[in-house]
Amino acid sequence: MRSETRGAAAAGLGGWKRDCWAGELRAADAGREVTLMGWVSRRREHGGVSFIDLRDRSGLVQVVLSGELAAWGAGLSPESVVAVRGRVALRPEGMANPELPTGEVEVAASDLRLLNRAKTPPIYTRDLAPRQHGAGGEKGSASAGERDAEGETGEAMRLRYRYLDLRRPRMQANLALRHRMVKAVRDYLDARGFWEVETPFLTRSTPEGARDYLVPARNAPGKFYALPQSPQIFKQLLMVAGVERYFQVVRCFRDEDLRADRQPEFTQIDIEMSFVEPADVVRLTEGLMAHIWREVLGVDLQTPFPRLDFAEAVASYGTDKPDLRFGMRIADLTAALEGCGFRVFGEAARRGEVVRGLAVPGGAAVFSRKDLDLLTREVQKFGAKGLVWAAFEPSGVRSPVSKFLTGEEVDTLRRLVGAGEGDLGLYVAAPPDTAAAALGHLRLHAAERLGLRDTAEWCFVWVVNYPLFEPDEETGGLGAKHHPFTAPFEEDLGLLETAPLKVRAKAYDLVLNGWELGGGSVRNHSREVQERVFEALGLAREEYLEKFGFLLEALEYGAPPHGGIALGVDRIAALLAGEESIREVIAFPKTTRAACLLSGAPSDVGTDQLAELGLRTRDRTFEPV
RNA sequence: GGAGGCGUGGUGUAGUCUGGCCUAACAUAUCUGACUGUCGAUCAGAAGAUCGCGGGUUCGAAUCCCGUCGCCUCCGCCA
Repeated sequence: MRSETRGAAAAGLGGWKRDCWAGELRAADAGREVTLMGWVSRRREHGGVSFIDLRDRSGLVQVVLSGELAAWGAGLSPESVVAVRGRVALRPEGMANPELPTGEVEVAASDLRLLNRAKTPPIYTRDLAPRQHGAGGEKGSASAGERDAEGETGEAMRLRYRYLDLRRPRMQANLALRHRMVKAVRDYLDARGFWEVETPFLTRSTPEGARDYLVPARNAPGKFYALPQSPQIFKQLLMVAGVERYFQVVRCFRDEDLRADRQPEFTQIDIEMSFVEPADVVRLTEGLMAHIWREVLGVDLQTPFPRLDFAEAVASYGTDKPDLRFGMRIADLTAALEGCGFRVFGEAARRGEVVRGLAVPGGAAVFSRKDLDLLTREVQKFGAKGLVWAAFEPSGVRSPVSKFLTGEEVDTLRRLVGAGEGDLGLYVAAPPDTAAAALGHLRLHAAERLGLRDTAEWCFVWVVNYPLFEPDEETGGLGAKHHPFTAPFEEDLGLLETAPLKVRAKAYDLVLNGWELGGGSVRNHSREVQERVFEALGLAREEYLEKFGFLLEALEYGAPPHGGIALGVDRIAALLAGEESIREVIAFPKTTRAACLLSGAPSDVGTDQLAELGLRTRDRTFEPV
């Protein structure tokens, strides 16, 4: 029996039914008659016989076309969609391919149906090894046996043809991993009595926080919905509603500038529980992480995770999301060097600055003068004026500032950062925040350079004891460090009006290998305390009543003590997958300018559409592409 | 809002610093032909690029200058 579709560019299934996955065939399947459907991954013609690697989601298997089918199959373009009927057979003696899970077998085709001929793909649909720079021939250096690996297609091109990019095994693996991860989350929380409840996407804009994405309201011209930056208020209302244990895998929207770990729309695991203290949420989250790592990677995590005070994190690591896979702690040398001959250091305290430094193990030999100049430019990005380095070598110290310092002071430089022979000391004198940021960054930079950041270690840490408020440089007043619904420590309540910056928050951030995975807090369940927090933030009474009146009102109708956490799905997935950008674990991500290269969003809309919404554009800065 | 990197056949790169040996090189993909055991097939051949776009300097620009667009990284921002 032969299909009638030979020669046509596309056909329907014609009653054929797929009955197994290409990538799952093994020697034990030999003799089976199978019907496979998938894509032509690769084709090898040998005149009388042709091979095609038939790929579906599960992997690929070699299909042998001989006789009449061989000639016809030779014309199948890569990425064309085909259905194959045939018999699974053990490969002839010596022909097995040990590199392939299906390498012991092949499918001898008896019939083939072209379901859709594919144009030549504009990008590669297979994984490529990074290419050695420079084509081999030019310098004549590549040996004959070496092949040049191709470079990976540029990301812009991959995003433009994302549906082809996602066919690559690496991307399919990422999608599968993310699915398994989210599944593990739902299983874990379901087993502990959590209900997944949906909350509105069309909601109201609230002040503070990030810029909102706005949606014009047709029925109320001139008014707007906002897309949620998080379901924060609604999940608190669910606690008032007696849901007690809520979670949601939910999209959030923030109109801010993007980074490798930030997209304008991102997904959170949003959790809220009633009748809990921080320790309860922390314990639940640790269990959740352990469950994810076990289910997805088969790795057993050590719980509980270590805790680190916010102040200690910033002082020792220069950030509130420290990468603890390596040491290189930051030390303070301000007092020890006060009055020393190098004035930048000696007079730092008088200027209200601090002198801090760290030791890079083995760095004396690794970092050249050029590297050190580069590091100097790095710290300058954070506002530090310069960088002082000292290479502690067997023959003595080598440093541009050693001539200003006594031997004892040089020894202080070495001793306080904990540098040994062969280590490199790096020092910055600057205001405390600047010094922390600069050295924190330097620490990561140096670790990257030494290869300390790509180890497959999972260093979770809770950062706790945050202040409730931080100075807001724009307004000169206070801003919420976490968010304005976070509860203060009870024993600090009296400080709300007198010394607000000293008030500690019942908040906690979860950090993994330098990535902030998420954060949460116990919330204010008393209207009185919540209003005092708003007041401390400098919000006018009319304003917070207008924006948050409905929440305050809800707190008066029997709101239980409650708290929760929000965890970044994209970041967790990226870390699990070993990817450096969350774009690699998002099916259709946006560029750093928040554009979708595949669909062309954002785009123009018609004037009639605008008129219906009561909108008029002021001027046309952007022309349609 | 700011800083830096990148943009060259379909794709990935070299060439740009130091303008003319560039009539733009290499790899891969594509097309044609050969081949019954390949699996990154191989062999032979072919086609394919006004060097992101717009100006300018110059006898001459991929290369220098100005502007602009796009992608990436970072600072600010992201409660």
